[in-house]
Amino acid sequence: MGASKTQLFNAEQNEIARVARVLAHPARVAILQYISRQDACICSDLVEETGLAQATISQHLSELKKIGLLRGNFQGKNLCYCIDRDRWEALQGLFRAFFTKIESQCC
Amino acid sequence: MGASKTQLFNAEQNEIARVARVLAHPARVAILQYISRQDACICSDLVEETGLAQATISQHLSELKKIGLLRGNFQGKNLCYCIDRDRWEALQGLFRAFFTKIESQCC
DNA sequence: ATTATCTATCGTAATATTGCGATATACAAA
DNA sequence: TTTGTATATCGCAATATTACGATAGATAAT
Repeated sequence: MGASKTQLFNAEQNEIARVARVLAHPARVAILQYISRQDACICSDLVEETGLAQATISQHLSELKKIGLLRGNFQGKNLCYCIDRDRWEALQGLFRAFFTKIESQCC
Repeated sequence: MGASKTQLFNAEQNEIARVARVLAHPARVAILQYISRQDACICSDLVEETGLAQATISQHLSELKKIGLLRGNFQGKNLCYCIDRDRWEALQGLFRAFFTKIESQCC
């Protein structure tokens, strides 16, 4: 089929999977790390930094935006992205809870 | 192209992405949670539990095995899976470090 | 040995992801 | 207004993922 049968799983399971999917590409991991180091970034920086094409970087940024991880602010003529702290902490909490719950009951 | 350009990224970035990819499906999240609750599981339990076909569950279990998360032991006539605690803690540490590092420098 | 039961693998179809060139859009500077 | 620069989106091709039926392999019970 190719499409995940999300209706078989609960909201938490789908949410974890949805977030993990966004982190499931090294370019997006690298983008988050770069933004964190720079405290903000523009798309053209990432093109140089990663070696991917501008269209590709834009697509990856779009994935990060879709789950609310990035806020884009205008700064001069460039869009300037930074990480949404609240959202980031929420996602972190989601994963931490998942990890902890499993670990505490693991064989 | 369709294939990730992993050579553009460092080992940590690729490893995080590799693990996240395994968590990026609600069935695999559910499987980990179920094993944790039961302290072990057999494939046929998961077929009932999730509503996915046996072949599909077997494939998901295989993904989890591939990153070393599952140990399968024979127990009577059934294979019995449980989570590899060391590996699980290592993965948890990988994510915890990633999350913490980014949060501490976020704008 | 035969049967029943459980899991892995094969083959295949449907869909999703990744990547990039080309192009459209938006803004700033000249 | 025109030009330059930066980002988003479209269209396409290559590859990966998801799902399942069919089947093979492996073990336990009869």
